[in-house]
Amino acid sequence: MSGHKIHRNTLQRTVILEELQKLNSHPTASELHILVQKRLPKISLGTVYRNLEYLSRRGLAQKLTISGNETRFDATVEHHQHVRCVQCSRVDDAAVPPFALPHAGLQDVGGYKILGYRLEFYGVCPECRRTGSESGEDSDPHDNQ
Amino acid sequence: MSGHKIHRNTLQRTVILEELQKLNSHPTASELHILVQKRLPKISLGTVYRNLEYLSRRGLAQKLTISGNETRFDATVEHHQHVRCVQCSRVDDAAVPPFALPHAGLQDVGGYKILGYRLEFYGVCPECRRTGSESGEDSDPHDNQ
DNA sequence: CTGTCTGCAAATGGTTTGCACCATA
DNA sequence: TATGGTGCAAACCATTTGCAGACAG
Repeated sequence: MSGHKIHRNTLQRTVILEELQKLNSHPTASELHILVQKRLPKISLGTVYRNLEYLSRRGLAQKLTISGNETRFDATVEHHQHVRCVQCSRVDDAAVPPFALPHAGLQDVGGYKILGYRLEFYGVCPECRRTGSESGEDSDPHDNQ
Repeated sequence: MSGHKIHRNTLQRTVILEELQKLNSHPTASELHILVQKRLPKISLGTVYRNLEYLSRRGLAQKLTISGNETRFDATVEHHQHVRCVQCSRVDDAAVPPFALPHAGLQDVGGYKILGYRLEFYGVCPECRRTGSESGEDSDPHDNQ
């Protein structure tokens, strides 16, 4: 409990943040890696992961961990919502008017100290609606995601 | 697009669902595997995965895919909310009074056809509040989860 | 019998980590 | 120059999959 670590501004770190800020597409680490490689051809995927981790700890980025397989990242730190396409997995910001959460009951849900919440919508994106390809692999049309 | 598959009721499938229904702890596949093994010692983890997948497709179980690493499963199919402990990752049901989502704007968020939403709370569970162990690895107390 | 399901083990795929070298402060 | 950061590759770990034998219908 003595000294604070010194944090260095490396080129990689800067470029990663810059590229993330340019995007509003909530890239996965590896998508971002590909983008960043255009400016820093030798950068490794590991470095991208380490820096995204670093940036979220610093509050400069946000890990989405939206339902799905890969974690997605977002440079917009303010609290906002997302929509995920159940077919192609893309994630967009949800321009949903902020609505009042019942902060009354919120302070103590089942004994938990509530720190926040995340609201995720899921549905079918414009793209996939057009090329409406149904999965239809089974008799039951449930999705249950 | 001709015939429906025949679905068989195997002992494994039955036991997996039964055990899942007994629980309200949102087990991961491997947690459930361990439980089921007490009744079916030879069952494999792969079978548990395959059946959980099957059961969610049939609407008998629900994949939570709550933020975190592992997918968690729930036999309660009705729409309800969850709280996740940011420290120990356990997941509980959130006994939050249902509140009205702005269904007005909901039908078309950014061109998406909205199928539903998921609301997740995060916080610190009673257990972890007591044994309040702070992470404190950095100067910045952000969590950003 | 037929075709689905299981157990097993190997393969995936996203993410993390150990290590030696590099570069920021 | 000290030490945090990087590149590389191997390690991890949850989940998926191929295959041969088992079993429900």
